[in-house]
Amino acid sequence: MSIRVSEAEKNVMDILWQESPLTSTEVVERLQTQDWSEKTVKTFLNRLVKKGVVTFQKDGRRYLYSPAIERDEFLADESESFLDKVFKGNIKELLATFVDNKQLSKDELDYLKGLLADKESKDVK
Amino acid sequence: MSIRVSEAEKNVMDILWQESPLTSTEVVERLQTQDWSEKTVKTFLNRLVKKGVVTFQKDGRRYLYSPAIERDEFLADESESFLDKVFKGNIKELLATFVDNKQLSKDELDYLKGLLADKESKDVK
DNA sequence: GGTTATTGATTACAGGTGTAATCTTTACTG
DNA sequence: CAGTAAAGATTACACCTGTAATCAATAACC
Repeated sequence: MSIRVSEAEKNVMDILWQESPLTSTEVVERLQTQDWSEKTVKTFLNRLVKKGVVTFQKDGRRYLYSPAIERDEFLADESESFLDKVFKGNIKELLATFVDNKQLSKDELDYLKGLLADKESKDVK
Repeated sequence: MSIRVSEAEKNVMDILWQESPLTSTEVVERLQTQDWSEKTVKTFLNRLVKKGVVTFQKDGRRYLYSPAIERDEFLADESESFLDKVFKGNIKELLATFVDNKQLSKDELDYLKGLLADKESKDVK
């Protein structure tokens, strides 16, 4: 039962993961790039609260919003579900698609090799 | 402008990518696992045709359906858009999530290392 | 050739999403 | 203290999606 956060709502989550708590006005400010009306952003905050993935504390007449779920956990969830839905769980194919299709820079390649080396030294299995 | 295929519709595409052309009845048969009514599957075929990702030739009163897009192209598209939407384009973070979070088997690890080695020998850049 | 069974087309309908506008409450301002 | 402005709550509305049922056309059977 993966967490249900829509595309547009994800942008709001990203803001809150960067910094929190924030008032709705502050969230709106940090979302200038998307050109959403302030009303739209407020709708998203509302929906996110209802979905239980954002919380708030009252501060007078306004709310201070914070994420109620961990970014890492969320990414892991989304990744898992993407793998299942698009690649039917075939992680080799997924990795091949990303490694082949994206022009990986030398930096990124090295990083990935680092990940693997790391993994190998830890997993004795 | 990524290709717009919904979750449920993807299952139909997968069938057609495995084998085509197929009649609607054959598609329904191959989707036993999902327990969808035959009507539902037909709706999906219809929508996919309207979306331009499936085509058909008439064969008497019935249609023979085939995919109108390549699976590889589709996967690349979906992957790109997943990377952007969920990881905001940060491929290192994406790879780290998959490599860390999934228990990669020795086989899968080796495969990935192979991919990288391959990549390295080709990309002289 | 008329009836039937099947296939595709059209219609249905609730819940989610993008995108707001309007309503209501309440903290501040004069 | 009355009025206003700002914040959150409620309502709106069209399009997409999941999930079918019904309608219409036509190939096949008797």
